[in-house]
Amino acid sequence: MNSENNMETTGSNSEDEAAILAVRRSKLQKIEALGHDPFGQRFDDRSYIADIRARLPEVCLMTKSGERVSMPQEFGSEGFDMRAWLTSQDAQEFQGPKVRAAGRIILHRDTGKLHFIDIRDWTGRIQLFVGREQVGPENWELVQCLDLGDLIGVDGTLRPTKTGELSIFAEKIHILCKALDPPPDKHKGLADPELRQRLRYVDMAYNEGVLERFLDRTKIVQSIRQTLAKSGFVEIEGPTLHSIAGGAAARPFTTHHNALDLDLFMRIALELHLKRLMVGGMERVFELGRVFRNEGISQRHNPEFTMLEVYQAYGDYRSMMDLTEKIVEDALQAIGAGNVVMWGDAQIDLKTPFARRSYSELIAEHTGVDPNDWNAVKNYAESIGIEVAGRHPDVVINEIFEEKVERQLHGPVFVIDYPASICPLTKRKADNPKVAERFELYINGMELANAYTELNDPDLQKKLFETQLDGLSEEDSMAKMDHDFVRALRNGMPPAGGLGIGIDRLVMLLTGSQSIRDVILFPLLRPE
RNA sequence: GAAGGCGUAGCUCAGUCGGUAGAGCAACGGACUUUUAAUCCGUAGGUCCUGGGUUCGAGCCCCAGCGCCUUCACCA
Repeated sequence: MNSENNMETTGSNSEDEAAILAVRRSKLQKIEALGHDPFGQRFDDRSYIADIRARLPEVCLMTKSGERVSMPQEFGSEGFDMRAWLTSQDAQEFQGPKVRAAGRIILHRDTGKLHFIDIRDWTGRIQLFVGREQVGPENWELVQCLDLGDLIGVDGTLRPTKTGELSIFAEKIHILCKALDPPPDKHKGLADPELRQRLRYVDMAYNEGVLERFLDRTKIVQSIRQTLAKSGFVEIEGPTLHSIAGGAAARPFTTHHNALDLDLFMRIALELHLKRLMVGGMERVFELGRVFRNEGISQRHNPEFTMLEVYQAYGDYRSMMDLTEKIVEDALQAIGAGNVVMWGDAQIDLKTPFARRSYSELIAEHTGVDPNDWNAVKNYAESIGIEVAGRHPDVVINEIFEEKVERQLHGPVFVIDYPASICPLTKRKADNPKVAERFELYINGMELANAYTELNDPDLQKKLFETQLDGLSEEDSMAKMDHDFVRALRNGMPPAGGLGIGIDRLVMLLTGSQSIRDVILFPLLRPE
C-alpha cells in the first residue's frame, strides 16, 4: 500500500499509476480549456434518479398514424423483447418528459459516435444515451474528457432505447466534478476488506449495496428514535468523559484533562447518568450514543460502538420486553424488510412476541443439571473443564450458561431471571432475592439486548458496589463504587425498567451483515 | 494476547519443480449511431509488503518484522 504522499507526488512508485493520474489531469486541463469548471458549480432543479424512473408512465410511443401508445406493462421486465414490440407497433418516435439528473459515472460504453454512460446517485442508477449528432460538438468535446468516477449532470429526455432500457437521451452534459483517482474494478469493486474500510468512500461509491446498507442503518436509528418518541420518551446527551467508568464490566479508555490535571475515562455505558436523571424526574428517558471499551476487536466488537439505553419510571423488565419487540418491529418496517431476515444461509423469524425462557430452565434443559443443586453443578462444571475452586456458584453457573446454552440460542428468545449475584444493578425478585429481574435477548447466539428491573435501594446498591465477586478483579467488575450514584439513589429513584440495545448488532441482524465492520462507517484501523 | 491463512500492475486475481513476471478490468491509440461487465485490433504499465539469510540464481525456501483476514481469549 502506498502512502498518501507517494500517491500524490512525483515519488509515485509506478509509471502506470503516474500515467493514469497524468491522463486524468490532462483531461482536467482540457475541460478548463473548453471553458468549464472541472470541479463544477451548484446544480439546481435536478431530480433523483429513482424519481426520474418513476416518470415512466409519461413516456409514450407515437405511431405513424399519430396515435400515442403508452409503454407496455412488461417493459423493463426480464423477458420483454423491445424490438419485437416496436415492430408490432408501426412506431414513429418516442416522447418523454424532459429531465435533469446528476450522479457519478459508474459504467461507460463507447461505440464511436455514441456513448452509453451509466450514472448513479443515492437513489439508483440510470443510463445516459449520448449521441454525437444529438448533443452537438461542444458537449461531444466534453464527453471525450469524461472518465469513470467523474460526477456529471445531464439534461435530456426520458425514453427507452431500441433494446428496451429506460435512458436519458442527453441534450446537455455538465461536468460537476472531475475525479482524479481512478475507481476500482468496475465489476468487482474493492474486494480487500482492509481497503474497503480504509477507503470507505470508495467502497460506498462503487461497491454494490454498501451505501444502501449504511442508509438502512440511518433508517433503523431514526425508527428507534421515532418509536421511543411516540411512547413518550425524551432523548438526552450524557457526558462521555467520566471520572468513574461504571455501568458495565469493561476496560475503559483513559484520557486526561490538562487544565484540571485530571485523569478521565471514556464512558463504557450510559446507565448511571440516565438513572440520575430519573431521580431528577425524567420519567421516560433514553440516550442513543457512542460508548468506548478498551478491548479486543473482532467480527462482533469494535472499540467504539453505539448503544441505546432506555429507562421507564414505574415500569419493570417486562415493560422493556414489550418495548424491545416494538423497536425491532418498527425498525424492520423502516427498512422495508419482512419478519424474516437472512443470516448467512439461515432464516431468522423475527415475528413478535419473542419466546421468553427462564435462565435456570434453559440450563436444566441444555445440561440436565439442576442449577440449584450446587453439588451437581460443581460436578458438571468440572466435567467440562470449568474451574470451580474458590469461585462464587453463580459465576460458575454463568460460565456453564455461556459455554453450553448461549450458542444454542438461535432465538429470538428473551432469557429471563438471572442469578442475582451477577447483576449488581438489578432489583431482586420480591419472592426470591437470589434471582434478579433481568433479561437478555439472544438472536442467533448473539446478545442483542440486556434489561433490568432497576435496583433503586441505595443501601443494597452500596453493598453490591462494595462486594467483590469471587474471581473478578475490580477492573472486570460491573460493581465499581460510585458514591455520587448511591447518593442519587438516596434521593429516591422510582422503580423502573431499563433496557440496553447494541445498535450495531441490531443493524447487523436486520441487514444480514456478518461483521460489525460492515455496519460501522469507519471502524478502528491501525494508521496507514 | 495465541494459532492458522493471506500480502504480486491503479483494481480483481493467476504464477507449476527455485531459472530473469502473467491475465481480466481500468488507462492510452484505432474501428464502430442502440450498448448492457459492449465488441474487435494495437500500446503501455511491476519496490512481487519490509529487512535479513540460504542458493550460481528467490515472487516461490528459511528467519525476523509490519499489515489484514479467520478462529480462540477478553467482551456487547
